[in-house]
Amino acid sequence: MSDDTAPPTTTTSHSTQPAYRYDAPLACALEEKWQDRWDADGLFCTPNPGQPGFDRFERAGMGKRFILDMFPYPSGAGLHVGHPLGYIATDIYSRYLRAKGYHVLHTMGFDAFGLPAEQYAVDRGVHPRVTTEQNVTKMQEQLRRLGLAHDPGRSVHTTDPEYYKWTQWIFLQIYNSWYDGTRARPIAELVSEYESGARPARHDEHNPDDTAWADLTDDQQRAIIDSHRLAYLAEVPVNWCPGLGTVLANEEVTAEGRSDRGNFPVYKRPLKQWMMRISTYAERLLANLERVDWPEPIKLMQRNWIGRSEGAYADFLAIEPGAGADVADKWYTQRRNDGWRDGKAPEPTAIRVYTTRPDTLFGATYVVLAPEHPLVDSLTADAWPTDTPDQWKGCFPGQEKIGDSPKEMAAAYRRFAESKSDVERQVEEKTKTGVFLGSYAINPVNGERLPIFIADYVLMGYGTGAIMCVPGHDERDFAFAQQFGLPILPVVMPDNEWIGQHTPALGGDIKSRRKAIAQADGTAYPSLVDAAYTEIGQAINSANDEISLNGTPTPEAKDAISEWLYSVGLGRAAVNYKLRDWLFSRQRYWGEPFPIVYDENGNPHAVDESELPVRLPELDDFSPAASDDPNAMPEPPLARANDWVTFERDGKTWRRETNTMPQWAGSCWYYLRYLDPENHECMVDPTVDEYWMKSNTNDTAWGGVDLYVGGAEHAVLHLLYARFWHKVLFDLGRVSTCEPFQRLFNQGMIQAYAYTDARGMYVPAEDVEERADGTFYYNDEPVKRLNGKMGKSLKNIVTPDDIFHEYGCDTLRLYEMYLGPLEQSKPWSTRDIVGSQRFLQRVWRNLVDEDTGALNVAADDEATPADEDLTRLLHKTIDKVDRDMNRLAFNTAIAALIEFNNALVQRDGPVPRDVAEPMIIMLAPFVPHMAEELWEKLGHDCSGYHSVMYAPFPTADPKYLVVDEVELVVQVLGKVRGRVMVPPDADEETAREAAMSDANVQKHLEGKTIRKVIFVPGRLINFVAN
RNA sequence: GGGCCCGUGGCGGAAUCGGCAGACGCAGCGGACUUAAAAUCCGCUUCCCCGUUGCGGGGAGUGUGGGUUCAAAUCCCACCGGGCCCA
Repeated sequence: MSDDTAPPTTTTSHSTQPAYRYDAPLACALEEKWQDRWDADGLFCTPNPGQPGFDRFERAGMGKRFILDMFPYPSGAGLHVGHPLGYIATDIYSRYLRAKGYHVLHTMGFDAFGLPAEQYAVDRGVHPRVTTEQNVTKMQEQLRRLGLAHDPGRSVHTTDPEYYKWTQWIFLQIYNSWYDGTRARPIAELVSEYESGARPARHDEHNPDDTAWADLTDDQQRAIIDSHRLAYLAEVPVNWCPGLGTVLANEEVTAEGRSDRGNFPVYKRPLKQWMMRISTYAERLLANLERVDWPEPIKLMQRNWIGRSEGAYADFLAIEPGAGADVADKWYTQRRNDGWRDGKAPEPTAIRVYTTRPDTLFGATYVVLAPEHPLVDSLTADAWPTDTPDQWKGCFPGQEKIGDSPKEMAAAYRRFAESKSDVERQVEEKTKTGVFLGSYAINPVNGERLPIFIADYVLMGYGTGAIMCVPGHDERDFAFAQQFGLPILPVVMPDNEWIGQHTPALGGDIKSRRKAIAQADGTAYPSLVDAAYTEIGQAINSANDEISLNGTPTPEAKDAISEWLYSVGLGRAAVNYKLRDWLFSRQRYWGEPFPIVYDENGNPHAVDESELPVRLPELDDFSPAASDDPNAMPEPPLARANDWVTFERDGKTWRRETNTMPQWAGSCWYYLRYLDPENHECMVDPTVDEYWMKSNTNDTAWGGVDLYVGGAEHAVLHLLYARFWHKVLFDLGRVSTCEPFQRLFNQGMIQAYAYTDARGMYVPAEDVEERADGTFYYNDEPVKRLNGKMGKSLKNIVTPDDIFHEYGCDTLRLYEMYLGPLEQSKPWSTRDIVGSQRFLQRVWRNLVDEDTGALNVAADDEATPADEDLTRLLHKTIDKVDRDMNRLAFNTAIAALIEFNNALVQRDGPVPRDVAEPMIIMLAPFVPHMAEELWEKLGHDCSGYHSVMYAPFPTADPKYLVVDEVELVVQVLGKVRGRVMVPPDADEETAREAAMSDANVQKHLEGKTIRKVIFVPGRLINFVAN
């Protein structure tokens, strides 16, 4: 292609149109020209420290910036115009930073493992690798056509064995680590601590007899070590989805107890699964949020997800059926002597509960275990005590008869609870369900005998799987107690307003009601109130022989009772987190295989690093074993790859792990591989990691990606998992920063208008016409306009390909940024794009003769010199654009450029070069192709680093920013009554005189006395007069 | 049910620190150019009222109702509507 853009050859209907008008054919022609040239020149390649060309970028001395987009998942449907919003924004910002002299890393890879790719492949009977590659190729083409300045050499695909080799390697790092209370360390250090005796093997639930390390069997030692690993196998109740043939993470299950993807039913099922001990990092994940520059709502969501709470553990002694009468006294005495069993599970007969309200312990009237709780079997009596009310014997849908035996009903209840998801179980239901086990537990603070129930509103995975129930002060406990006719005892005095609203049965004034509440016992209180009082207050009815909380405010009462519990060995203050360990296995084909093999005894072993990657085997039938049968057992597809699964070595038979990793695995660390994608020796070279990740401004471990742009839908999962992996890698010395993403920005969604007809059906949005009166019609039928997501079901998709063809990609880039603030959701409107195109046409026409294609810019000495006003406006624009770019306010930066260009339109004659050049450089981040073309027309050699992309961004000269006069707003009593021109630094006296000289101001001040004058220098003067 | 965010012309939005509400764009209206149209260029465009038809003046107005302040789109309280997250 020649350097001069050929006039568009396409004949359009407008035959009189000038040959060099900036229309779609011309824009497309020069966009393709420059995309090819940039590729050929390797313009977007970003050298690492030590690589050829690196020094060139360091010359400016501005340092580096790492600008990152969230990892895209290439779907079969291709992109619509909403998808590239964030990519365009990061591209504009990256190009701007380059022009400012920074060395910028900006690239794009693909997250291609996972359920959608697999299901797409299953639906069409094609291997997921084939469909994945097609999708990636298509997406790459669409992205290239946007002119994004991505370093092509740094692109990674999660499905590439050279990539997932390192995903597996990171898994091994995590598997071979343990958390010592403050940080992750190699597991070998734990082994040597045990061997040397530096760490006693006692106080471990896998060593109940407190045997010395050396005397433990190999299997016992292994069990203890494995129980400390950050990646571990555990039998856990999981969300089993037979319809998809896989287990799902809690996050992948909807509130209706169905799969997020596919909407199949999900069942609870205990299964041996790989887990990640993310819960040990809860405190650090929480605390370090203070140090990152993220949107506050996202931080809040992470805080809520981590769910830190302060409370206490307390042990309730369970009286097993047939236990002697003195068992409680003995237990008390022993606990007093032994003290709290720190770091060790309670005796098999003790129920440990966690509560955030230990101050209400005296109000506990029953205890509830999760149906899966390990003590349920031993605590289930053969027969109910004689006085057991009928409703205690089983209150749940599906029980056929009341009360044969606790054992029978408990088993039936467990089956019922299994059929519900965690989410369903937590949904507030009108009718509480549960079964009394026929046994009792001793309240540690007062020795009361409390009945033990199982109920599904208690979850095994949260806290300890058992709760003490204080129906007077917890809503769910209150509802349960009412349902089952259990006593309710007030132990916190409600405030007066609450008493006024919730004690309808009590007559009289507040004072007498308070008295009635204070005197009520567990049997009388339920009839006095209609709700639980869950706020704080002063404790009542809370005393034993040793401690009284009565009259103590809740916070102090919590501390006091926790201390007392600890002093008698029955409990202690504790911090708990909602964050649970991360279920890391999936029964799927299209994912990373685990680098784990099992020996003949079924013990897991790490694959040696030298044998990585463990390649995904080829399979003919890769579909999951989906089934409608809820009792079908999970069978991963990889189990069918017989040749791959089992192998012989050293005369022994080994079996490979047949689960695969979840989709989050590959996206947890891709940004690290961008740094050093070709490195075969390590995940990322430490020098390279330090260069790109460490903060320029200090030398601490703070830093991370300088800007991370993506949707808010990843607020918790991806961002939490990635932070967790990064912290483990940091602890192990593999990366230099403790947080991965320093600044996070959530772009809004591009929505689109959708239209429904009279029946409420969606009609194709592109065929809807708007009539003059603002109503909308489809096939002459009136339709209703709605605002929704862009998607197939709403029939309102607009693809970038269509827009390229109609306007070119520079117009699309500009329009998407001009639409509104980046962080806000805003509706796409194809009708409005023409405004962005007209702007570019005017820019072009200002600088290029539309008929000849000749430059209409003159050298400074030949042209009418830029007059004072134009120069001032230019520098004002530079200042505005520069500030807006830094805060990603592209919409207002563009508005400033439009205003500046409009000023040029009104000028006659050629544009002075010293005005044209800064304007083109400012436009270049937004419309790189047009800017490069104009740059070339101005006589610049645009090859390689001479590209306009590297032309230094103009700086605003302060001398043009100061003005001789400013308009001062004059107010009388806060209303604008005039405007006067004053010097910008005018003092109050000067301003006052000027203001008083205005006729209209005088009129409004007439006959009034000025009481006060408010003067804001350079802006406003306000006379307060009456 | 709880938490968070957002409500500004016909439409998308601007107002960056409490100080001129409506930048910029779309749509609309008028004019110039043209045989005509398109394109382009110029002008108008929150609503209401008064005098005039060059323009000047007044009032109301940023979801609703209160409050703080010399001054509120902006801060506080309550409510209504929309969105997101958690349940």
